[in-house]
Amino acid sequence: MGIAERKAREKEELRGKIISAALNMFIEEGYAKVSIRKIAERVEYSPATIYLYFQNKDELMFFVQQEAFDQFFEILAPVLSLQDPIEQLRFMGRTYMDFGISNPELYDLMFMLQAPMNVDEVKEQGWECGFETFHLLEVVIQNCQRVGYFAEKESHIAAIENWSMVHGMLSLFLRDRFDMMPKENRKELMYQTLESHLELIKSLKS
Amino acid sequence: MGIAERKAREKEELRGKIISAALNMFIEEGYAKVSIRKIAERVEYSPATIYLYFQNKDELMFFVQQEAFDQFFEILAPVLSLQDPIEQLRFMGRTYMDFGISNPELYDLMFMLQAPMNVDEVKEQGWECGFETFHLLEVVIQNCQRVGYFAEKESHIAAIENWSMVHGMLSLFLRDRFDMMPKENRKELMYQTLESHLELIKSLKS
Amino acid sequence: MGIAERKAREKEELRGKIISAALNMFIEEGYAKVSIRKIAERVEYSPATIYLYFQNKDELMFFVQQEAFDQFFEILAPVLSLQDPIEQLRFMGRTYMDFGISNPELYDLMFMLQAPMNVDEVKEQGWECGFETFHLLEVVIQNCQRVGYFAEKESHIAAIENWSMVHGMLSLFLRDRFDMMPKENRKELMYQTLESHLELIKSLKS
Amino acid sequence: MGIAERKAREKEELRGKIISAALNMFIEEGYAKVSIRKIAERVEYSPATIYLYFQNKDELMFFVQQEAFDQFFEILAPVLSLQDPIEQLRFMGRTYMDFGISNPELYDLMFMLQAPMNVDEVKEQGWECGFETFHLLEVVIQNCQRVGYFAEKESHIAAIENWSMVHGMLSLFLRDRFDMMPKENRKELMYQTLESHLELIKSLKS
DNA sequence: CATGAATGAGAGTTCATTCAT
DNA sequence: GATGAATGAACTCTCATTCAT
Repeated sequence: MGIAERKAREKEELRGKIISAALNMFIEEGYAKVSIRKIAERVEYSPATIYLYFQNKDELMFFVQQEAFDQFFEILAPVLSLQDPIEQLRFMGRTYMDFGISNPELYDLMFMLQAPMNVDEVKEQGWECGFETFHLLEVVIQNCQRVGYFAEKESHIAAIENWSMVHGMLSLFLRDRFDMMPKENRKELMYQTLESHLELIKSLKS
Repeated sequence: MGIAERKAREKEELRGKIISAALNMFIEEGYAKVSIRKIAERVEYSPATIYLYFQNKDELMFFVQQEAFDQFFEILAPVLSLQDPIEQLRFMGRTYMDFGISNPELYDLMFMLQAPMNVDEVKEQGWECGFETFHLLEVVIQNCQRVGYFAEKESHIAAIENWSMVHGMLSLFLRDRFDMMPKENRKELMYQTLESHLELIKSLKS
Repeated sequence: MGIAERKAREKEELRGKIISAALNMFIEEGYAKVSIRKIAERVEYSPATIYLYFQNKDELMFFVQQEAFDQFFEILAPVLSLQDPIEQLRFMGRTYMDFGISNPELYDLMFMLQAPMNVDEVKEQGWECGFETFHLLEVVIQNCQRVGYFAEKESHIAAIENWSMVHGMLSLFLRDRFDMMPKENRKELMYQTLESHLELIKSLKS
Repeated sequence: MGIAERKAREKEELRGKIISAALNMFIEEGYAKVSIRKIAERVEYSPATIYLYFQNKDELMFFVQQEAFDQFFEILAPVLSLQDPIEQLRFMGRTYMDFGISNPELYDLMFMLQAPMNVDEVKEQGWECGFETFHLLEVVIQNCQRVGYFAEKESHIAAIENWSMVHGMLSLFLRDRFDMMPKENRKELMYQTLESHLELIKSLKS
């Protein structure tokens, strides 16, 4: 027993190491620089070993994303401890934006990269990455509704609306689609826009 | 004379063919699968020939994008012939969304792909792709303001807000980040969200 | 007549331009960067035009070398105006060395690059590049002999000996084969060696 | 154990095969004609395999050169078993010359080719190729000095002088810069010049 | 005389993946 | 369980040269 357990634990450990190595490489160098070979080098195992833990690159990618989403959720989770629902909404938006701006490559991986659909896990269970986060947003919105905002709008519609707006800004920014604005203003403008959107919401208390 | 003209025309034709071949390959197979070799094969010329028309892959990319933006602008331009500013806004949103949904790879190329910044054209004139479209949106918003919408919000802030929201939805959708919702509802939901957003705007006439 | 002459003159002019463009490109950027295409660009003609003036790259190269040798000879020619034969010898050595050190890429072209043997001119008349210079050295040596140096050694043997030594140093230097010596001393050492060799010669007056 | 050893041996063998294949290709066809692809073909492996043994072409080049230098040193090493220092000097000169004449492409690779400076080994340890040989020459010269030759000339100056002269002749010869002399006499002349140089040295016993 | 257009051949390099051991 | 060794298939790009016009 003990032996089998230890082995299982060790196996799980290496698996975790691979995932986190890949994650860090994304953060540091971006997608283009991450190859199976280089991940293997980083964890000091052979490329072939990676394939003992993951069927192929896509599957590894899938778990790397999951890990990233888990970490991301940790960052957002404190939101519920805030009292004012509008403050919760603001926290969500700002934190999300901060995260994307500070970790562009990671944000890319999580929200902009082609999803790995050819992975067994995805085929079987669907691609639930980020679901938790989305759900959290929905809860916040429902909290807002409880104190009179968003009128009778369905909460998932409002969630899509808000998430899309923030993600839209971030992804346009990260892909240099805001080049028509002076470089030094862009981030500032994004925060202004976010704030302006919150004002809009606040102005419509029922 | 006639000869020179014909030659120039032929040259321009091939150039156009290359761009359109690349464009189609993007549409059909996505950026990752498009290589100079394959484009050359498609137009039945040697790879080296491509380099007679474009300095390198990035420059080709740049013109392919421009072509795509031009086509896109054609589709949106009629907006100004609509009477009601709110209808103009709705037209913009819907048409934009339709385009992205119907031409996912092309939308990808235009708004989601890493922009090719190492191109002479870009270095000299900046990366103005999509600027026209953005400007058009701003005009529409100013029209709305003239009849009492958007209050005193600055038009470029409102433009960013609206563009970001629609682009955000599209890019999350195209990258399968809406998997938490039933597949058959997603598009429908996006249009609902768009409509809901318009309602919000409409409800705030001053 | 006049017309034919003008045309011939113009033709010769372009020919010269090509050669001198190529020569300058060698000086500025070295062999590796010189291609027919780039020479053509420099003279603002098409690559095909080059082939109207030269059978192929080798032939062009051949004439570029000749041009370089001619210029080089101009630099060395004043030697004969010096009185003291030993001073003549010293002038030859120093000037040669200076030239190689100041124009490494050009020296390379003249004395180190594979000779273009597949050229009609060479096949017919032999490869006489540098012959003049060699002959000049022989004359200087004969002058030295007239005042008692080099004993009864045959002049062409002495010429080979001296030329080889100086060229040997230069080419080893230019190809980084003196890396066993501190970088800052190398040139100094070469001049010392040259001087030491002259001393040897001087010490053997008969 | 045996297995690991055998594998290591096999790996080393292939490494050696690659180097020696490259070496032979240099000898037979010269540097310009040698490509990774062709080396791979020769050893009947895929091009990618070469990169398992060498980081890039320069590194392969570096080891090929080392191999050549090692072989060369073996040929020269017996020099010290000769009694007469002057005979040692003659042996060095002749053997060096013989080597260059019999293995022109190899000599080229060792002493005339642009050194690959962008190699880790070189960056760390410097480019010591041929250092041993140079040192051997210095020893021989010091031996000569012990019996009265070269006067008080510094040994490394004398070494440069002698090496340069012989290398100079060889490289001018190999690059066809001795075309002003009848082809059939050239080698003979070089040996004569070498001999003449030795006579000069011998004539100056102190 | 000059060229625009085109190309075949080839370069170095990287990658995800496999499989016998 | 782990790996060393290997590879096929790509990739972008450059070159000397040719030929119809």
